[in-house]
Amino acid sequence: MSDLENGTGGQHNREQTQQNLIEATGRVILRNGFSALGINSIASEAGVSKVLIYRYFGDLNGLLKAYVMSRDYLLSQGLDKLGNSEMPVAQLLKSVISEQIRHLRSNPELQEILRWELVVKNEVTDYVDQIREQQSVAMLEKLKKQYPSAEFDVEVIASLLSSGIYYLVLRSGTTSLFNNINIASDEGWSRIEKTIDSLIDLLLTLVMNGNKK
Amino acid sequence: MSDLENGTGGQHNREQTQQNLIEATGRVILRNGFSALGINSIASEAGVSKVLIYRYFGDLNGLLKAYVMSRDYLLSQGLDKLGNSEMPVAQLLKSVISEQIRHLRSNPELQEILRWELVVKNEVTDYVDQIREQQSVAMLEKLKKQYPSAEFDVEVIASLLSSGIYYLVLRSGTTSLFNNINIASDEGWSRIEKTIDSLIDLLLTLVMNGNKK
DNA sequence: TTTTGATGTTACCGAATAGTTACATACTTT
DNA sequence: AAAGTATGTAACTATTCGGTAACATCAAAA
Repeated sequence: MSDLENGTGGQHNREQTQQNLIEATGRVILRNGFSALGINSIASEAGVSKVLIYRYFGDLNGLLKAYVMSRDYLLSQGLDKLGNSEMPVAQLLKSVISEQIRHLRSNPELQEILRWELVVKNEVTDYVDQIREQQSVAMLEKLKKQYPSAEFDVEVIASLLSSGIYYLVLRSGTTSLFNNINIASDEGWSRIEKTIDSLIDLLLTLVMNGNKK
Repeated sequence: MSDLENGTGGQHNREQTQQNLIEATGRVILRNGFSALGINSIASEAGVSKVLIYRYFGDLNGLLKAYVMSRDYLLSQGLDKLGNSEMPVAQLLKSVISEQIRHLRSNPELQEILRWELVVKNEVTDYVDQIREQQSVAMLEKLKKQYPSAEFDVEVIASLLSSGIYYLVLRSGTTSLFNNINIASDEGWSRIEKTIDSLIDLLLTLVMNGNKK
């Protein structure tokens, strides 16, 4: 009665059905975004009765909660690296940024979640919010402790960079040109990365000099 | 038969009804965003039959097109300033950025349009796209000509700044904290502005030195 | 005055929505 | 084997959606 001792496989398997619904949710989101998301579309995508959504998840929000929690999209992007690594700071920061770009660009479902967060506020988006806020703030704290700067507002600079990346990636879903930059191609993004790298170098040397004085 | 020689005022006035529908569209967008936008909601908001939307605008897209074209939200934000002004460049760029922030933050309808552009691609969003792309590219061209930099990719830096501002403003609609920055308050935004200002100063001095050498 | 065309509303259609009730099937326990 | 329980589906309600057809009202032209 407890967990996995059900051997039928096909039907009459609650866990499997739940998983099926969660993954169907992902597919519908991937196909149409959150706007066209609904009980009916998910149930039909899963090939299952929508009653089961209500029975197992309470309502659509419950299912979305389970869906979001089943994905670890925005977890541990180089958080552990920082502070434990042997790399020089500049290189470390660059790799964190580069990884963030790669991660976001290669995860369309995450992109849809971010779009959703821009439009809707509810308990599910609040949950996602909270996780990312925790993680990025923790990372920034480490950075600030190791490389304090009196002249530059590290939090704001990091936020502007992250936000810029966010927006450009999300925007690349509906257009390919932003200020003549091809945000839909790898070339465009390596151009962006390169520029961010030089910015990091520049700022970092300033911080170093400022600290030495 | 031509234009405005209709004196009844109340009913049976096509132009007035059209304007009524366009402004009702704005109110519905302001209230619920583009997701909840529909023929029925707009017609009911305007207090008018939805048949008139089809008759006068063809379909919802036609009405949205008329709505978007009736707003000049993203026009002439300091485009003319650049190149004609007597201000020093640094100050000029700062004022352009500052104006962009103020403009976007104080126009919730524009924010909704930007959210819409992130989610939907159609002829209307393409139209908005095209306008902004034209304007910002023209502005960047002027800037590049007057202050060419071999070491920095001006377009990318400007795009990252704009995009960052975009994202943070849009994000402030559903949350108030981003990396511990209060993006819902004037204080948070003056903090952001101040940081951008120092960035501009820094980059500009580098460009100057690079050019003198 | 009568006719014509534009402006407007009401009422309807089929499809899709969220949510519920009633019933069927299959497995577990007694 | 029988009873009970968990898993599943089909069918139904009520509402809302976009879209259309039929009808009413008003103003200007013949």
